[in-house]
Amino acid sequence: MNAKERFEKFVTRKGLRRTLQRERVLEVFLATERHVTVQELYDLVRKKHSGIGYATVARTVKLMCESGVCRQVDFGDGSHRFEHKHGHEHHDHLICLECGKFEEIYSPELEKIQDRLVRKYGYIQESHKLDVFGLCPRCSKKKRK
Amino acid sequence: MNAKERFEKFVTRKGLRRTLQRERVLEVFLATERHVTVQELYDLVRKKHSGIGYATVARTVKLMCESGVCRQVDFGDGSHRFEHKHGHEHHDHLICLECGKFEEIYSPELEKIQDRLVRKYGYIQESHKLDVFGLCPRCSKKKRK
DNA sequence: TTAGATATTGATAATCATTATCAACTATAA
DNA sequence: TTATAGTTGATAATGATTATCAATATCTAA
Ligand SMILES: [Mn+2]
Ligand SMILES: [Mn+2]
Ligand SMILES: [Zn+2]
Ligand SMILES: [Zn+2]
Repeated sequence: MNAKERFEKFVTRKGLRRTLQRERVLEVFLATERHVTVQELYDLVRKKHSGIGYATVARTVKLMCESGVCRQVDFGDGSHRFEHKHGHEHHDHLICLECGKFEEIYSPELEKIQDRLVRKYGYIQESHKLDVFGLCPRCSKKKRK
Repeated sequence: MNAKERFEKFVTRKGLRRTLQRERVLEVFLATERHVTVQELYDLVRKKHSGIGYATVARTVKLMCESGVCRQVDFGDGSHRFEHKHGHEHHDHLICLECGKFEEIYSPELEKIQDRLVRKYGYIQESHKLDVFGLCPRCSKKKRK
């Protein structure tokens, strides 16, 4: 099952309707590898399909998140961004405070310890979000000068 | 050095001025142990000092964060909350998706592995934020029924 | 202690993102 | 095909944050 199928299935299962607008928003979202805001996605959508409204894009982003195709990432600068989730391994983020660049990081060991910790508190983990802020190699070199 | 001294020192060092309003906002913030929004802090402040404006509270919160007295916590529900930082050990959060309750968690082991991971990418860590979402013991029991 | 330079304040307006509204339209099942 | 109910796009409403500005307070240097 690819992301498109997953979304369609979700929409149907929820008793919602498959529309051309939703399909187009999804396609444009899947076609970019950036972490986009709603406004940025709206701008991308408008380049190809000028009739689609902002509200529809925002509503579709919400659906894409619920369906598991998409997830929200916030890097602490106040803007809400969205990235692909379906077909992508879980990962956390390492963000440079100086230039804004980021890395997608992952460590099974880290995840394992997290799980243990959560279980110790009697919680059942649904998801988690780890953002590390600091300086990237390039910016830390610059700073040391 | 306590939180108050730290804040005053920060204000002075920055060439800013010590004012009664800033002192009062800080005092009210330090007197609560909750994770408050700006609006909630404003409401608390107004109970004691009716003349202080919303803008002043918001501006002071920003300064408190810069000074290290306070830090922002976002639990993914869109609201920005603030908690004590000075004199408090670093901790992460474990949030119940059902009832909104949360735990403050900490694991030296987890932190150590995080550090190693960050260094592997050549980054210098400044801070990090880990939020785990799931079900608290009570809510997971309810769900199983 | 005083005076002047400059930061601060509180009220309000502006801004920005998100959400609600609603009439026209359309997907879906019968 | 038709009836039902979800969807759309434009726009208004909302809510949070930030900018503006004249009055006021702080701080420093004389
Ligand atoms: Mn990512
Ligand atoms: Mn906390
Ligand atoms: Zn950098
Ligand atoms: Zn709970």
